[in-house]
Amino acid sequence: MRDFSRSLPMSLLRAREAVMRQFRPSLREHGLTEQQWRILRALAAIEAVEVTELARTAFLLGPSLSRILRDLEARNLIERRIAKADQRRSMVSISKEGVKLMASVAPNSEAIYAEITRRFGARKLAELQDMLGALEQSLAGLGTGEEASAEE
Amino acid sequence: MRDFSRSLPMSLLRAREAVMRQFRPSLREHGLTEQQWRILRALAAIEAVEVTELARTAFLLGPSLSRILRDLEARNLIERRIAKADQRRSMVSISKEGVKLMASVAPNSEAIYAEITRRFGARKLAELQDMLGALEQSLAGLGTGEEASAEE
DNA sequence: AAGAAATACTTAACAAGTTAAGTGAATGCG
DNA sequence: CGCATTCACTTAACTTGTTAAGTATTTCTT
Repeated sequence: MRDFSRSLPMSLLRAREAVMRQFRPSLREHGLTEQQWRILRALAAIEAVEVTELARTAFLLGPSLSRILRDLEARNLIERRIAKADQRRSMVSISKEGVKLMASVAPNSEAIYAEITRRFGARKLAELQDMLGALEQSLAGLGTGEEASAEE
Repeated sequence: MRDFSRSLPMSLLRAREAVMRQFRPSLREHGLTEQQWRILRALAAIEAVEVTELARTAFLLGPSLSRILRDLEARNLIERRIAKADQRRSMVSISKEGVKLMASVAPNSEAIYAEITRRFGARKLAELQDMLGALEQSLAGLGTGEEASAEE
């Protein structure tokens, strides 16, 4: 069996950890986890979203998102209101306080991202992202019962 | 602020999830989590290791590893004995039962890896892994107080 | 040799990942 | 209309990630 430390999952895990390690301390100083930060960023770009759609953009599973939204709401960083047309749906948006918090974190965060880009190289970074996207694409639909080889 | 869904951390996260999603169901059938599987694989390649060294190879933090080893030991998949030279250290090894379990999981796991490789392309895969390794390297030591620009 | 510092873990506490089950509201369809 | 089904989300239960604190053992220092 192939040396597992050289397997694709491990390479991806280590690379991501190397990146995230740069951001976590700064986020932590502001009392935010990586996931909470993802949610705020996703919300900042938009007026209001449904929870399911937010889960998709922030790449979180429903149960995780449920918990985090509960906490962010308790901290007054986000707001929720039930959609009038469909009582099942709730629309989430970032609060004024949330925007303020983002503003206080963003500069540092941007600086770190810039430094990573500088170290690795902007061109290589773009190339890497392309490959990661291609990998995702090539695996889309695998294991969902539609991975037929060619004959269907 | 850049569209966060196109940020490097998100790209890495999505790519890794796309890969891991292929493996999880098979592991689950055998009652193993991704992390437990990593540990077994790390142990299979070696006689016995210290916990700290195992944490390094399986890329797990100490506390996670402590818990998982406790559980794997209770399931008789690994064995532990205290190093005679240094009572603080304990040597971990895979048990006979652990080897058996690995043997029952490995074929499926290999097949999945092969399919991923086939879909994405072996050459591209190798290229991607190189880039991931380079990214890791370029970030090594950043944020540890030794990231001086050039003057030291 | 004795106390201080470092080392190798383990425990604790809280946040998040993962799967399954639950709840209430809308839809489909007879 | 009535009722099963689907949908949007939440809860639950268990495992892991993350940081801090704790414990025992060894090494360093003098």
